[in-house]
Amino acid sequence: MSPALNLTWSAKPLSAEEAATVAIRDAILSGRLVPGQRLAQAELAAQLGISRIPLRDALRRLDGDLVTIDGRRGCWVTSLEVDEIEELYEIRIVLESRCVSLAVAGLSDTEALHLFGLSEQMDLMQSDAHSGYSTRRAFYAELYSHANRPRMRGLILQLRDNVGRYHVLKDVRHSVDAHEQLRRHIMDRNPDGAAEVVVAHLEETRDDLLATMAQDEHVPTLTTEGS
Amino acid sequence: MSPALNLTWSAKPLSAEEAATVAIRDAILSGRLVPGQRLAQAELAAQLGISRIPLRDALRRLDGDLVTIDGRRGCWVTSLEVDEIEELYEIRIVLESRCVSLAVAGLSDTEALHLFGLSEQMDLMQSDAHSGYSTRRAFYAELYSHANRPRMRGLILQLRDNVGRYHVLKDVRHSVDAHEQLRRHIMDRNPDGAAEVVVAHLEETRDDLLATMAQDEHVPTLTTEGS
DNA sequence: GTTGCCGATGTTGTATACAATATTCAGATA
DNA sequence: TATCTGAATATTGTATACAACATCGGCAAC
Repeated sequence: MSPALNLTWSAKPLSAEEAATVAIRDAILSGRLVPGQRLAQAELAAQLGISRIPLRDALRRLDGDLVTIDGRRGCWVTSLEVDEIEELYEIRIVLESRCVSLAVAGLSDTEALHLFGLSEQMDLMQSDAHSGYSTRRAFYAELYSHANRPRMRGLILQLRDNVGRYHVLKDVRHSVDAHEQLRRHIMDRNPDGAAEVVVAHLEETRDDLLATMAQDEHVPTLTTEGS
Repeated sequence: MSPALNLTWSAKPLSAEEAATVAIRDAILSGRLVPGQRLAQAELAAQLGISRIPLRDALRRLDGDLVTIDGRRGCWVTSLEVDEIEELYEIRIVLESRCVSLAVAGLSDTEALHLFGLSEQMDLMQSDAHSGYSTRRAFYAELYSHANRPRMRGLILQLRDNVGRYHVLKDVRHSVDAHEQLRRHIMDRNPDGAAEVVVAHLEETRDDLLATMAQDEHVPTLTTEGS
């Protein structure tokens, strides 16, 4: 299975572009760069200690996804409207219900047990918003990898990241319940049940997010004094 | 509905990067750049009459889709394996069945008639492989735009382009039949019927393509003389 | 007060030059 | 003959410098 020598380069030299890509992506996903925020090339390049060329390469790579580039007008962290979020969830529901179904159907005993453990461990450890998100992300990435649909999995994770940065860690209760049910369906090798749980969970998460956004919509905006 | 003044800029100045992006994309989709072909930066830049910087930007933008970049090893026109093509069709089936259903359900009378005319016109005019492809692509782009799901539509068109460049214009008969049925479901506002037709058509097209690829697999490869 | 014009400033787009790495091929060695 | 080594070559990655464009401010005219 594995090659005789399976070294994992502890620190393979990343190019400046790759380093910038992961740095920017991580900054956006962790909320340090917020939606709508301007991304000035000179400033970002200076912060990362690189020149503008590899920074531009990184931005182009993130364009259309986490970053929006508008010609010579500059680029910003992509900001999603309510409609777009609803649509992204719709796509996720279609893709993830299929993917989880395929994954659960093909699990071996040891794989199912491994996922069960991962899921329990995930719910037991309480953590901050960011690490909690990445833990859950890792679980679904592992689960979906068993569907043997690499492109679908990549799309799903991309959509998940796109919409996940809008959450504020409020859906813990739902998640724990959903994961409890999902674990059962995993051990029972019940593809349809797992798909139903995932769809329901996504719909709940979506509605939570939309409700939160509707509230924040009514927060008074900052205005200049005296107006 | 439409804005009062709807100017379309006859010739807005494209940046070198944008020009390169459309040029490369078109070359790949038209088959002038074949899957697996190396894309040397200096050579391509010279052909396009631009420097390597905007060319690199264009390649980064196409990376992961029509182009595959592998660090310092260079970049090539993305080559798809049989497994990947099957998966891409599976994703298309899931997304397009939903999208066509939504689109057909929401059509007004004039919109339905317009699409009907477009579809008939498309089947009547016989043309070469490339323009035939782009004509059909335009029809589906128009049809799916009525689903009001811009991201889903974009994904679908992207997947379609990705897999479409492997076809060799052999599915004309299937297409004409499928379009005939699709037209009827459009006029009848039958979302489920339209979805069924699209799924069946995609499956047929996929099987055709896979059969063609299986044949070409057995074509003797070019070898050096005397071997 | 509002609108339009125009220069100052800042930011992005692009070209050139150079550094770092991958590939290739000749030659040596088993 | 096959394999390995290493220098020559070619290609990509990155920094700097400059050009082109967008934005923002003041100023004038209505």
